[in-house]
Amino acid sequence: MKNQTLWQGIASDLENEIVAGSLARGSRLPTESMLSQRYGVNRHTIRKALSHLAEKSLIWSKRGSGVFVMQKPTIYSMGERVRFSQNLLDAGRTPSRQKLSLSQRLATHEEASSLKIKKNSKVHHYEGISFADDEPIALFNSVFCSKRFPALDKYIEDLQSVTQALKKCGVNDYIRASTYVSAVAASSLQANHLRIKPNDPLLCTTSLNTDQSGTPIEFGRTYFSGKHVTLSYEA
Amino acid sequence: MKNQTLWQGIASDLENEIVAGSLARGSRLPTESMLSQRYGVNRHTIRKALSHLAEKSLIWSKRGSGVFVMQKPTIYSMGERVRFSQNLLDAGRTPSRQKLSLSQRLATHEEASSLKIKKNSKVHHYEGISFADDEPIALFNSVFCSKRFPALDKYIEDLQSVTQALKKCGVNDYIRASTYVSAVAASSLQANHLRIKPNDPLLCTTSLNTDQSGTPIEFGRTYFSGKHVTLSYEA
DNA sequence: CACCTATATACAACTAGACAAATCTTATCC
DNA sequence: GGATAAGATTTGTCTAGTTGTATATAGGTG
Repeated sequence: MKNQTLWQGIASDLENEIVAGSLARGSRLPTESMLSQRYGVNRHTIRKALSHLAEKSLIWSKRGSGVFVMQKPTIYSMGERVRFSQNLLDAGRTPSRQKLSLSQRLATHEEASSLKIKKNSKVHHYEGISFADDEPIALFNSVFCSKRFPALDKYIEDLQSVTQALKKCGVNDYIRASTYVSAVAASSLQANHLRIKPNDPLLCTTSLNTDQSGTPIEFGRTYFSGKHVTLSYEA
Repeated sequence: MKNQTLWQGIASDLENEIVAGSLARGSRLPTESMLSQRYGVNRHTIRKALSHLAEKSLIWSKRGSGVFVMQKPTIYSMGERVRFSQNLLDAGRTPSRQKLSLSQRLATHEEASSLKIKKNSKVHHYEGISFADDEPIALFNSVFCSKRFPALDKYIEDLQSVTQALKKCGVNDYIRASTYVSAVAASSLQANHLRIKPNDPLLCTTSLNTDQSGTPIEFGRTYFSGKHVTLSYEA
């Protein structure tokens, strides 16, 4: 381990502090200025070390705010019944969701044909962020037929859970009928929400949930942060 | 469309919602606080995006009240017969007027010579705001010879329409004899009435209406908000 | 030469917090 | 019911601090 450059030494030093727990998960690092003083180097040298740790997904940074220690990656199970909260509880993580918007609008062509409703029908559009241990792991978009579930938005607002809200509407169970997975690059807005960088890879799942009779209920698109999530399709 | 900054992404996102109709014309946007939560950014970043949309005249804001989606610009037709209400109805908008003042005073030199009446004659002075769909689009000033139309002020007060009031005075038709158009900067008072900012551009029209024999009837000056109105001179 | 390391400086983009000014809401009183 | 006053909301403005990006310079190495 000799002959390493300055930034390599700093990076491994910080990495040790993280894995040892001296820098706790989710906590904020000292500012780049402070670190450059502590190590007696230029700020760019610190940044080189930090960018190396960011490559390894050990930290993430937010402009204007600071640099933070990242949580461990999550494994997300995709099966016949996909339930966000239960999934994360099973993985030993604490689930939570943040609503970004909840409104009614006209269905797009894709949404209408997927839900098998008439074009220009109204749908509930629910958009938000999924968290595991207070770290964002995915952006979700769901649409539901307004005609079939007139008061669904109220229930979602109150219960903060799609599964529970659907139960109030008489849907006791729903089944994942299809899931498409693709990889896309994060936009700057998506990246900001997920605390990653623009153009970082996202897992984009396009899914349709139906009731037991096969009638479409929910059409959704979820963007998982590639750095935080691995999808699992085990039987 | 790559490598755009956060505020640019937010601005285009909101712009899409406006043109798509999800944010209706004239409706209120979520507060800056709510938007900053939805997009996960600081309020200042939201304000930067909003100020960009305001530059493009898509929205306007009022301190203490909120941010609102602007109506589409109004095409105001300038022809031989200029009738405010009919003009707006033809453009598919709902016209209304608000009286600011209605009084008698001595004619200015300019007014007297334009109306071809004696200096120091009395005139009715009618001043107010023109609205399209409850959005102010213009400030108008009109003067009429008091001697020729002794009871015009009563009629205007009752009918809220110059055209109708003149009919009561025996003028069944009047014709736009001349119109001058110039551009001026809004004073703070004008800006407040028109819900724009001081120094925003105004279209100032100075016009003279005559009866069919060519006798001057009304001399007026109207200040159109440049953001809300485009004058049309089509045949 | 080409490339990496490191320093130095400057500016842009974003966050954070505080306060002021205008407006809206609500309770209260008469 | 209407007017008034107090409080909460919302936009406007300001200062300061932090990360991101760009440019320029210099030394060392293959």
